[in-house]
Amino acid sequence: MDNEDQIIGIKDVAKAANVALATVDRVIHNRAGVSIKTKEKVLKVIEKMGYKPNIMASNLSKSKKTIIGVLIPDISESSGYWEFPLQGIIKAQKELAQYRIKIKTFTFKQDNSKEVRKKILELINSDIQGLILTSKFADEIQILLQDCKEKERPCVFIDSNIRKMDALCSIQQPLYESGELAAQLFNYCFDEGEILILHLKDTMDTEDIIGLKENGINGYLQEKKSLITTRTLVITDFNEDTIDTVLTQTLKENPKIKGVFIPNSKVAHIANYLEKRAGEKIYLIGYDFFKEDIEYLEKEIIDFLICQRPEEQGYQAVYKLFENLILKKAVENEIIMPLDILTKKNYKYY
Amino acid sequence: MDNEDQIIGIKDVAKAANVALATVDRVIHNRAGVSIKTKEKVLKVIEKMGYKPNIMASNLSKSKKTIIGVLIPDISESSGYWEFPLQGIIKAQKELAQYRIKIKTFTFKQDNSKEVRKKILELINSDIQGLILTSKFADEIQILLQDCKEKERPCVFIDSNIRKMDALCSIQQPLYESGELAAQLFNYCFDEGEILILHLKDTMDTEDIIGLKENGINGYLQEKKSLITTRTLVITDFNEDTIDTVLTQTLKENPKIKGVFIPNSKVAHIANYLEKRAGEKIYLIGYDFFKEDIEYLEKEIIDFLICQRPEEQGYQAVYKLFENLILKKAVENEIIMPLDILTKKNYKYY
DNA sequence: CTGAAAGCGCTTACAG
DNA sequence: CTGAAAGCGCTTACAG
Repeated sequence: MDNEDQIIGIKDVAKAANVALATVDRVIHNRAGVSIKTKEKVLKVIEKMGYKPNIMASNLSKSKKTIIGVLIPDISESSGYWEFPLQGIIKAQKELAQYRIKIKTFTFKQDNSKEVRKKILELINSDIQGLILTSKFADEIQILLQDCKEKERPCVFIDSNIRKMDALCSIQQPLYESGELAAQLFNYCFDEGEILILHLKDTMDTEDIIGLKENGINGYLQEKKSLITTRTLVITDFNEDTIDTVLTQTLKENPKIKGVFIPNSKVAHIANYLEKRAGEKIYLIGYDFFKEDIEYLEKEIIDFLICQRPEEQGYQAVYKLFENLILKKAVENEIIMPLDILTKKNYKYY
Repeated sequence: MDNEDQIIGIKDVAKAANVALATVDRVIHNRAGVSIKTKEKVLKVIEKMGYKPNIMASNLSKSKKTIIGVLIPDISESSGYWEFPLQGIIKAQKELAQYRIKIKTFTFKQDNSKEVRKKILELINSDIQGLILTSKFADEIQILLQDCKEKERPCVFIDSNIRKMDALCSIQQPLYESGELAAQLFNYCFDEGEILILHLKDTMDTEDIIGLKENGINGYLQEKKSLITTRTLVITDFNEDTIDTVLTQTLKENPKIKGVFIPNSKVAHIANYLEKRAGEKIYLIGYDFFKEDIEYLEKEIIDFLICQRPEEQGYQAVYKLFENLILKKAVENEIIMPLDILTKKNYKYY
């Protein structure tokens, strides 16, 4: 099957089909200006000879570079979460520099929807060939998606929670399942008692995300017929004082609480509180891995972190666009990220 | 700093240094036949102009392919473990087919050291430019390493437990730390009792590997001043009957046993036993992820699996050789694999 | 020790 | 609609 050394090129195809190189090139790239007859003839020869284009030669001779747009929140926001996908994007870009891939980043403040719209307009009018973005602004982003569709600019979603039909690829996080996982881990730590699902509001979190995780927790507990119950608490204004007051009260009124679940990356705030608090051990599970969490992992105040390889999401996104735009490969429509579990004893290797 | 569009090539360097293209090429590749004076002049220009070779052009014009040798056990052995690194190797090879990378696989039966030596000889006399191997046959492999050193064939170790000085790169698994991690997980499941460290002997496991994991467990328990103790049991001939007899007796004599730790990938054998056994829940932690484990993860008979991304190890190994041999990049001397934790609730996304 | 020229497998104007 | 030719940035004989 693998015809070994005999690498056959466009020249061989041209000779066999009795046409010029340029014609074969036109057929390969589906460019206009070839008669149906010729096209079919060439395609048949390509098929028969098993011709595979040589990307290196292709890229070497092609003049223009490929520009990928990136639309994400400022890295200074959301505890700096977006720094990681961006790092992954940059890493991939460096690896692919040979292929003349450029990244154009468009960032915005999350609570500033005027700015979001401005950046979207900039993107529409820019010379990008592909786009990486996050799925969290359902409304504003429709125009952009529509525009990309018309211009045939492939889009890749990262940090996505639903499968986008028009996207080239959605890099997804299984939210419900991450809730199940958290519940399973709590269930290893205690047999009965209560899990406090504590929502420290961040502009980026939609109710969807929290809700799915919460459902996952309850789903697991039901499935296991566990004696553990859950209770949800939302804190909007989460400075240290508020947390102190609200949590002290909640824990006092509900002595059955043995675990706290933070469905976003704000877990360090709560760890800070729990550390100072006297009393029985309370198990703590959160999301995402930040420097400020290390101290609490070490002390086992944070017991588990559930992570979704944010860096790899950015990295993969660039590669998927690269495969589509440059290698002209088929790309899977959705990539589901693993649910990584981090503890004191394995975070160092993450 | 990034001189943008102005990509400067060998031609620009040649012109600036007032020499021919071929001379610049000779300098770049450190080939013989250039006077020191010319060489220095060219190097200076390269430095000043910030010349970066274009790998695509380089590869396109170079005629020969790069052959990478792989020395690993038969994939039919060790519960099929080696299938995974091999898959990773093949995946990388396919991705890099454009760079004319070929893989030559040399496999052997693990208990057949005559065959190992034969394959080593074959490797030495082969036309490989680089080598991927595993570090588990310290003795036989010395000759091979020495030979590779002399011929300047870079070696990458996978599934490695020590850092090899002469290797291009060792892809390592933190063994001690994985033991610590297992202990931490057990400690979440129960506060006191005994962990049975059960060693089902496999030809590949050296005492080192098991010992380090065991030390990790004990290290964690001491550090935590835990009330949990450990007990070690070795079963050499592990057919179903032996396991049944030995384990039934051991568990009867040691009713404090609440957890079983399997330091290799044989955990399904024990899960099979524990499933049929009546009595209190016994927590079970093992290594590596195989199809036969799924059933037991689902039933939570196996509680946690510690995995080391075997596929990625093979994949990375090829990429490191690729970077070294073809891209002429510097390669990190050691890569430490993460300790992934798998449970019923996240294995599907692995 | 040094250089001129052909060629790697494509793409891209340009001419017909 | 089709083709001949130059060029992408290197490497590789070959000649001197």
